[in-house]
Amino acid sequence: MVTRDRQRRVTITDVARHAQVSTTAVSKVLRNAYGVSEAMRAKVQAAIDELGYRPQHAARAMRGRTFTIGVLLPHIRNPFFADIIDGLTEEISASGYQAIMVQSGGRDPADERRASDALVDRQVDGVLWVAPVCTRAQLEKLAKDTPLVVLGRHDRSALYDCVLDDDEVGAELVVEHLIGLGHRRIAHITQKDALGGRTATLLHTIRATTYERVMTEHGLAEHIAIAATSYTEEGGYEGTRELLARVPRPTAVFAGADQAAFGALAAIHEAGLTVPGDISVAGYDNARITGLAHVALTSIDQDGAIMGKTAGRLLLERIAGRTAAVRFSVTPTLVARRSTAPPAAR
Amino acid sequence: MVTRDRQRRVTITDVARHAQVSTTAVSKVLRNAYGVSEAMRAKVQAAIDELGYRPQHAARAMRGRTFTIGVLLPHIRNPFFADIIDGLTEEISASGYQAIMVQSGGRDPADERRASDALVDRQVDGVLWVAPVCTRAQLEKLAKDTPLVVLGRHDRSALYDCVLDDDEVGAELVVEHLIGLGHRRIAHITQKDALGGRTATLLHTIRATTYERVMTEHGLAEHIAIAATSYTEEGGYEGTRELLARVPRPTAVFAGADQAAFGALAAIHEAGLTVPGDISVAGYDNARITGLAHVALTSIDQDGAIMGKTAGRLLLERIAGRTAAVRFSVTPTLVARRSTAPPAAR
DNA sequence: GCTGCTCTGGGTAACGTTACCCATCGCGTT
DNA sequence: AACGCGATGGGTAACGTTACCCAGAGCAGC
Repeated sequence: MVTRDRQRRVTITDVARHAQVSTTAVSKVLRNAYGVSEAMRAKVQAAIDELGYRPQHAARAMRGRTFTIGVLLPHIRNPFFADIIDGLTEEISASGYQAIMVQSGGRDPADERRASDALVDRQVDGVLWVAPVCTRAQLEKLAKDTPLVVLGRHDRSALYDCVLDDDEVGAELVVEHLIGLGHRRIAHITQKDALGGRTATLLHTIRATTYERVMTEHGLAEHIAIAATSYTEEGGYEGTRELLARVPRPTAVFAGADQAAFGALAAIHEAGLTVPGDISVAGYDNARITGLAHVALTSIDQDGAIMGKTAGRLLLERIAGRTAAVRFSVTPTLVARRSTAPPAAR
Repeated sequence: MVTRDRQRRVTITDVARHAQVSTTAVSKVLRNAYGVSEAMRAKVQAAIDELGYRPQHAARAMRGRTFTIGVLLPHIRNPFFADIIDGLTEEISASGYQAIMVQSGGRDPADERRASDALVDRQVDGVLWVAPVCTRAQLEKLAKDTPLVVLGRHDRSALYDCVLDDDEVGAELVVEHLIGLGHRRIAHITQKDALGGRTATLLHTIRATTYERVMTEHGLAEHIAIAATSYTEEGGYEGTRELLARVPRPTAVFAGADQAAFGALAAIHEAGLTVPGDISVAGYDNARITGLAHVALTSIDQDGAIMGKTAGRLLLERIAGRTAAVRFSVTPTLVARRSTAPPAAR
């Protein structure tokens, strides 16, 4: 454990000495606190610039604030999260807050726990948790200590804010679209719940139950076919293989996420079938890549940037003191592309 | 600025009181320091478990270490970075270190600067910087204060380690592949340098100059055509539009990154042309999506997981005291898919 | 029985910042 | 002339942790 001789950082004391004022005065200038004259501000600011002083967040943290927002992402592979982060960054950039991201794993609550602990240990001022799979109780436990905004769950908690797209509308759009094209044997790929039973407020659960509801409403209850794997390429691949093995096989697959839809495309191709000739495929999230001519995947567009931006605003509000819980919902739209078409006449 | 009444965290003092020992003793147990008996260790550990104590990183930071590794990513949209992060996480997970990610923007050195400052201000113990575009001097300035590993540059610095794939080999593979198919008018999409001139050690520069070299070696110097935009979908799109406007237009496009290749595919399709019928397209990175049957993009595979894993190991070594600089290079391979084919006979 | 060693445990002063308090000054009001 | 008040600046004690030092116990060797 060698201590490298980092050159000592410039501290508030150095600035104070250089400007010939007290550290208190410098601190006040830094924090825009009450009780500093214009002359004082200018003098201190000059010293700060001259010495290239930057506050040390660790020391600030010990006094309560870190100007840091922690973002928990299941994993960064999902391009939809990039939109969320872009929106968040845009919203908070002016406020002096910095977002730091940590991967939570996305499946195992134990991994999630470790990731969320890591943020709490680092005293972030607020947490944006994207698509948590843990229990609501655990979220509320966290929310008691730290301002919390949850993205992608339909909880109604008094302790944290929720930002979500209306997954019921989205899933309904997809299933209605496929039924409208003439499909009857429509299958669905969802994510297996990490905890025991289904958690009704998780987005994949809502997409799945909506699928079941709409199918039933159209008298297609007997054709309900669900593969519970995960919202990843691997999950979509495995799930589709499973669905293709059923007899008769489905004529359309509604994957709960684009990533899973990509896996579905791979599995269908591998089975020697074509899209949409033999099977129609639809996803969810409208990742940019879905718009590519070669891919042309029908999907559900939810405005990730707006969701991220809103999450940022809600977080700043909570940090500033708001305690009443807020829910923000965006309404998704269907983007029909070439991956869905009427089923082959038979 | 309301102070929410977070319940006070359990501190080392609480643990000490509960175990009826000194805080020093607790600290020693926490750090596995020398001078604690087995009995003491057991007693303290019991108190820790009983109270659910977790060290506060901010306070530790003030004494020097945060057990945090900062990762600077241009942006999280690029799926190749996900492989890197997976590798890194795997490597450091056992060590008690936590990786936190920050977006650096990827184009503007000023944005990069802000992001890297954010990490330094938070006293991370080490930094993994993926594909920085700033000057080498700036990297060395950072390296003087913090253990640094740079991924995706070919620098030979004495102050930081470099992890890279052999971009010269990779670019050569692509260009030779296209020439081997019979192409002569092969164009290239690269990233515009943020700073004034070309920085020879940046990966996009190496890919571009290798392209020029191989073209020249095959007597195709007159057909060299470069669009300098960026390694993003937008960049690929714009660059390809520009290239398609040239007369005669190229029969093949080598995009310096898969993301840019996706943009190229979109632009080509929009122009009413087909791939590979009218134009062949090749990318770089072998993002998973390129393997999709519908996409089938020829690309260069570099093992991101190994790169991330190695970067993690090098960082831990540096934190432990190594000062000699290391370079680690992986050799990429070509994955030929249907997006490249012989040019149309004419 | 004294010296000198190792082993174990604790006391204490930082680390850099800020919240809370108090002191001073100038000015207007009584 | 005495008083009160707002505006401005500074002193100081924390925040939780660890590095450095010292003290005492136990023990071996003379």
